Amino acid sequence: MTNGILNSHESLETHFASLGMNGTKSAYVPPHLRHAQRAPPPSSPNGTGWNDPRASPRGNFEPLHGGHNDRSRGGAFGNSTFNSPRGSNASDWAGRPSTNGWTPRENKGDGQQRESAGFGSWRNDAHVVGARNLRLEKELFGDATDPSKQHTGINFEKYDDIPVEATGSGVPDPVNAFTNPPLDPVLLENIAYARYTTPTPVQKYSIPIVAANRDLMACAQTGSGKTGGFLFPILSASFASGPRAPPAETPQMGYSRTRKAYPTALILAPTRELVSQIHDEARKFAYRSWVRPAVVYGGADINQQLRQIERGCDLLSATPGRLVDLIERGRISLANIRYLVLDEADRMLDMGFEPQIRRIVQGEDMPDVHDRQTLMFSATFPRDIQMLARDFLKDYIFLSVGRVGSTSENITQKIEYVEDNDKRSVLLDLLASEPPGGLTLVFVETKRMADMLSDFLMKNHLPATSIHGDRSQRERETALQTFRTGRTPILVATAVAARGLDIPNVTHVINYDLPSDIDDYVHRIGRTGRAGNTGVSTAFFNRGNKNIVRDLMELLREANQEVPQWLEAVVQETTFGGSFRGRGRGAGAGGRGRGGGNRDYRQSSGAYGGGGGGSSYGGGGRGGAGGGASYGGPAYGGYGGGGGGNSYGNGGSSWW
DNA sequence: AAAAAAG
Repeated sequence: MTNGILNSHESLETHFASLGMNGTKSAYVPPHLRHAQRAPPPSSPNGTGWNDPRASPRGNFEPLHGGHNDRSRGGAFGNSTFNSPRGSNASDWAGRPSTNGWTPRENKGDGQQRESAGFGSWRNDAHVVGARNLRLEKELFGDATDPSKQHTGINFEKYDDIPVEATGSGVPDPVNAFTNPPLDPVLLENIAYARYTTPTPVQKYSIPIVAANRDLMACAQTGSGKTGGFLFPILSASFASGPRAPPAETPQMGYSRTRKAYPTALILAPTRELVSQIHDEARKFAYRSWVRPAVVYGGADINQQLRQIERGCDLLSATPGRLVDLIERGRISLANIRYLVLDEADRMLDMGFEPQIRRIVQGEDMPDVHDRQTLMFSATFPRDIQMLARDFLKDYIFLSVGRVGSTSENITQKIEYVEDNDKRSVLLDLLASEPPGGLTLVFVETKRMADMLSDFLMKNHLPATSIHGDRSQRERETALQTFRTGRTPILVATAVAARGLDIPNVTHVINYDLPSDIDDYVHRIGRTGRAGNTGVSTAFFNRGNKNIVRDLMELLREANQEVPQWLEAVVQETTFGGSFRGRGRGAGAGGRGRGGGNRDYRQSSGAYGGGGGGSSYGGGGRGGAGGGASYGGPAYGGYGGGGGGNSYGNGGSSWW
């Protein structure tokens, strides 16, 4: 394999790819893997060559996906890595002839120390912290003025007012700051580089809980720092304890030409973009440590991912399908897993994903629930999914920040009555009155609608793009990137963008189509109002959305939002079989048990069955029915808003 | 009924 030629060819293709000029044939190389492979210097000291990214010339193009491209894997070379040997016997399992590129990497002489700066190792039972690498630092953390890496907003301190409840046996006390005990000093430095100053509530609790080797089910509002909530304690413990030698099982020296990766932490999430985002965070906080983060997901070149894994795979972020693929190919083993994280856990355990998760967690070689720590995070956690989650947890602590499934009060929620036929023009009005500088995320229900609507907006000379599951991965990531950078400040999206994505400066979320599940609504609007920033959401509501109206109403009240009077009328009619035709959902129906009941189900007086919580609403409005007429009116002007009377206590449920 | 996730 003559690297020079191949690699220059590859980089050229990658170049075109990034410019969107490529033919249809080449496999898509995700931004964080571009540059990972470059021609080595002619005199490659270890002779491995092909996977040696040193001297990767930063190239002559500015990658389209600026914040994402990952040259780190590159630097990983020439330094110790890949489950670095714990003792002298390490080469028994780590050693491979240098010709195949699998030599356990050691710190090399002065010459290469520079290129490998930014990456640490584990040698002789000690953490060898890598030297600083200013170029990499800038890539990972941006500089203080970079708005695309901005974080905490003006309301950040208000998080302290949000009620937190931790239930379960032996809950450790929360920490109140990022400090050395309990966090590893290297992690503290990285947290400082990222300019995080104070832990969010979920982090204050999750850090000691994970440090106490406990399982965790954490529910925290969107934008309240859940990713740090699991990355901080996992990385901190990993830094201190060092890698773990893989099981002796594999005599794979002879025939199995390839090597298996044995990650010690596995993070699963429901969309590719979210997994990619988590990986980017992991790279920040693993900086200068021995831990090599890796990421795998579908739609991208698998060979590229394989090579990346071979360079180090200690903390793996993955979507389920691609992970299973790699397990089947014998390239990844879960036998070494110490930490299993399900992000957006309720989604990961719902009907669509649950079989895959079950297979990964119970059907492969992952350690038993007692021999690993399992952490689940989401902003929503329906009771039935909590029940299901028990299969994967042991004696866990349930942590809730704010009311489970509720929304941040940093988000101002508006509901407009808009008939389907009027949606387009109302949207244009809305977009026209948008203050400049912000990003607007428009959610629709179907992929087809996403295409149609973004075409419509572009024809109207609005800078829009779209993201959904029928677009190629390249298109998806390009759309996200041009949205992030403000080049296309309008993004039309399906549910693929509903969860987890942290896009600074999204000032407005529009539910052009409302979802039928209130939890989906919660996640969607949670793309704004993050980390103490404020945001606005607008939903287009009409008679097609009656299935969500009760839950929506309840949610608005919980979040102290204004409830339009016409909406209350709709609730009345759906509840009592009025003219808002269609079957109303009976009180407490669906077994979803939202409302007051959606906390740690173990606390709710044993009532497994009935939709417990349903009680809290209903009471509110009977008297206030008032002008039920208005909502039927054309367009959205008619409902004469206000209706301010939303003072029904409700909020008073004891644990809020 | 739709979306997501392997190809």
